Amino acid sequence: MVTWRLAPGSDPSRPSPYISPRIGRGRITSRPSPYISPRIGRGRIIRNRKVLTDSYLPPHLPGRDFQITTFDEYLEPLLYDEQPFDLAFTGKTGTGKTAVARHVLVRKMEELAGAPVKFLYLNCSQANTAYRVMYHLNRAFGILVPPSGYPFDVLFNNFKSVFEGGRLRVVLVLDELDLLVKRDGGRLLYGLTRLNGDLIERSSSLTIVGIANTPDFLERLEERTRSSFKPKRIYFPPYGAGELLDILRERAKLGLVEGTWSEEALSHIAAAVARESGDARRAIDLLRLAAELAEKDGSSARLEVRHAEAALDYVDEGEIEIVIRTLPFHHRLVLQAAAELLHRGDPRPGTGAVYSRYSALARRWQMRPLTLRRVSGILRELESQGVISLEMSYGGARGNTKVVTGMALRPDRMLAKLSKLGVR
DNA sequence: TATCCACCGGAAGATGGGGTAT
DNA sequence: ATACCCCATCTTCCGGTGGATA
Repeated sequence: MVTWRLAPGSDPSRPSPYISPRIGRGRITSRPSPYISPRIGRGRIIRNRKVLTDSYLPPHLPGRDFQITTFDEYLEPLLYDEQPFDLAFTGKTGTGKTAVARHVLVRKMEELAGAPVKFLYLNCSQANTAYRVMYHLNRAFGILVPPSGYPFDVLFNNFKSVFEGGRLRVVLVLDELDLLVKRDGGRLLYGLTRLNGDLIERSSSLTIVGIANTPDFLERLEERTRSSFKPKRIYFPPYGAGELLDILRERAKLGLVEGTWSEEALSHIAAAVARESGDARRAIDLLRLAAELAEKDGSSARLEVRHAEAALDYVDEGEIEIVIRTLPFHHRLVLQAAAELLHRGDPRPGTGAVYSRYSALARRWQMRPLTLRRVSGILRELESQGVISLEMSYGGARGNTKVVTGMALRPDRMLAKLSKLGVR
């Protein structure tokens, strides 16, 4: 899974514990987004920077015709004032789920203007508890409630009363729903789906469109939720190289100055990303980064293959430093422990080794060390933030454990950053 | 093929810090 | 001041896990 990249000046015969940011699945790795120049667009090559971000909704969504048509058809009952099915979009990050949802909803809103239909979109990475989702739903209907400290039931009943007031069809899109389910276990989902059954008014209804990265999140719901929430599924496969190329072409056409990019550079990015993940967001980030590198390159006024290559290799130390700086204290100590072990030559320190080193560090700070269970969890958190990379080691009679196989910076650089930030 | 190691990771409960209402 | 609420973080408990080894 992890391919090694040699650190500058290191022994080429030995892999160094230095992961390239394009692997992994962490936050840094999946969205490098390093704005090299603080200028806002209008460079020699970049015409419109906004187009080169994943929040931009393009007019066309290459390769997603089937999903768009299917979603459209599933929403058709709204035209006849009937309740649509619940839906679930599944697929990995950057496969166009959110884009398709927004694309279709925008069209439907125009199509159904004036009808008693309301579309709501909520991202559960921000509203990641049942209470916060309800808080936003209340606000969406103009009901002001405190952001915390209030009984959940009150918020829920507020929301319910919205439907009892008269005819109303609501389509609620819950993006990154798996994050909410992970915490809440589907209790909110259960309540929301049951809501329809409780309504006396048959011309009111709530339809839920859940968007999730993990395909098995439905299976992981608790039993009673699974029996009441039975969505139709729409699957989003990873993009292939051809589709990614179509996406990049369109973004280049809209976001770059005409004639300042080579087709080969786009193909290079598309092929690399298709091989690695099929994540369109990653491809778009790389396009922007490559364009920025090309603008900085004095010897050319064009985005060429070498800029695409450079973008693929780019490590943004500043970005990683920001992540490290915002790490809680014990996370830093765990990271320091792992970095020290790697630096001292242990190529694959396990959880046990990291824990004993960490404990010593914590005691040096006159703090009671967290439990092994917690540190095990912290290692996973560091991994998902792209700071370290982990592998499972199946050691037979010597037991199974996670091992740290690398980090976003060379261990000595990591230690230097940590001590600069005051952990020592 | 049974056992064992050194953890893994889910579940549930404790803790403490934030809030609101009376 | 008191009695509720919400919520993130951490601890405790405990049934796995999978290949090496006896």
